[in-house]
Amino acid sequence: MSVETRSFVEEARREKLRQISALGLSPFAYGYHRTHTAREALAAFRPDSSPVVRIAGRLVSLRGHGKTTFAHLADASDKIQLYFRADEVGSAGYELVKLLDLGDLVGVRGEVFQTKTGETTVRVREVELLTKALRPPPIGKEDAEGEQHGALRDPEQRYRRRYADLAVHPKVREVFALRARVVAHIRRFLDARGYLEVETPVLQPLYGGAMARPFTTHHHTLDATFYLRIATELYLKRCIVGGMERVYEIGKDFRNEGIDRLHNPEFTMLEFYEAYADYQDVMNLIEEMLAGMVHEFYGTHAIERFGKSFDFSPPWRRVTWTDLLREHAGIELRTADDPTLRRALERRAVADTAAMPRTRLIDESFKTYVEPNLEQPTLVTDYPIEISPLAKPKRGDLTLTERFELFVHGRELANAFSELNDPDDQRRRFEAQHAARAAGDEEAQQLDEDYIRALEYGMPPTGGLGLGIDRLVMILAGEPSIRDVILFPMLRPE
RNA sequence: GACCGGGUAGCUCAGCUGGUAGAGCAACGGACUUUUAAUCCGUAGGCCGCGGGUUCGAGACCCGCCCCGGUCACCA
Repeated sequence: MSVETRSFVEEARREKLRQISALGLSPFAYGYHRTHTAREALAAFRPDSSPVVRIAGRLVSLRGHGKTTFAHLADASDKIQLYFRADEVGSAGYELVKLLDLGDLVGVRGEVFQTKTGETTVRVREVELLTKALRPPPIGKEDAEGEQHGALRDPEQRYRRRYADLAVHPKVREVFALRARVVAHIRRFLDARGYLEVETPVLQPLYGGAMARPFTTHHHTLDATFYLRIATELYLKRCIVGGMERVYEIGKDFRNEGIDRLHNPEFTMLEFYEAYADYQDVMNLIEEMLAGMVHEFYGTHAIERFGKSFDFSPPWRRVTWTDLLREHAGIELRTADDPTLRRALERRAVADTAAMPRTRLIDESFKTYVEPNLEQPTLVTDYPIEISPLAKPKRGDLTLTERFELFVHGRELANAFSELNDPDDQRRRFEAQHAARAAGDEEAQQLDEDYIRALEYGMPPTGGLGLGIDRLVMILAGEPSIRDVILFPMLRPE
């Protein structure tokens, strides 16, 4: 908002800013030495003593009563009531109190006591303005039931002004604290098993490791086109070739696709690779990792989310892709021809099937008929080879691959396989992708000669997995939209 | 990209069949030394998303556009 359109509310705050400056006080302090957080101050109360605390935070409520004022101060830990008396903070101090607004950041010193209604409160002896808030926080009033009235609710404003959303909604901050715990847990889990965390390029001359359209950019000095990575896969496997036997990366991938409540163009992916492991080993590992996480966080394997119960107790259901397609769609992959698949898709109102190559028909059939049914943690195994260009053929059935995906709540959370390490086979798979690309599949993978060269040096048998962190957090947090687990989701520029 | 819903005061929202733009909270002034959605009295605050049209008259109706949300499509 420009200066010209500054609202009267903001003008009032700027006027107070001038008055505070006129009192010789700085409206923007350099620091404050706290002795307690709000939570610690609340816990410090004793009926028989009045511990003195210094706390700092944002004013989230303000009730003036003439020569007394009540307020609530919120910091990252909690919120606590403040009680100002003109005769206790001094006339100069109370002048300042009268110029405080909702949203201002203050530091106070005082003793912890309880009011006659029993609320633990800081009886303020000294107050300092730490930062004047020149805009009103979009804060609501909380009634006795904890219900917010008038709080910022417009989703667009919540995402665009996440700082304001976070400032007034502790529950939003909790989601991101959970997200941090998820990532920390993953690191601990993998580190403890001898995995090495690595960082691979975000800017890549070729993109690969997944099916997606990339973001394209340009490096001036090299005068070369680069792509923002769509996956870390091919670089992590180069690390495996180089003898780093267990590696992982947690980082952003970028896919130039639509935005909806399950997709953000940049999102966070965990990928890990382990030499001498196959996809069965990886299944066991991811099961242990996530079941352990859920149990550590919630003390149980079964959690209630979205009005349903999700049970992460191992072992999870393991079922083959073809069995599921037969079970839910009545389709026998081996014998179903393309027209059969098209008819099946059209029955579910899937459009443009005429333009779909067989790989897409296969993929679509599964997505349409099977995926929505996979509520409980399910490991879907043995994907058709046509849609799995980086996975090893399945032992005993070369039409399938040793690949699995983890589904929870009807959504894919992870994708993993026994990694294809035969360079000649890999070249043929890339060439098939290349043909699909020529036939108009914009998401087909590019042929990466250097990756094949790496495989020619010899990649040990390897199991690897990719896990969508955002989607995992959505399930754990019970959030229906990916935007609610990403601090600053992509929006159209203002 | 398609369809549906939405955009009105700082925030949350109402606004009928087209007839002077509203409420609560927040703000400003006043009263109030244990309040807690504080209370009481008073005041101010609007490009009704943008542009065009219909009409004596449009926040409302029509057309176009912008933005957001939801659903679907693509994708993870």
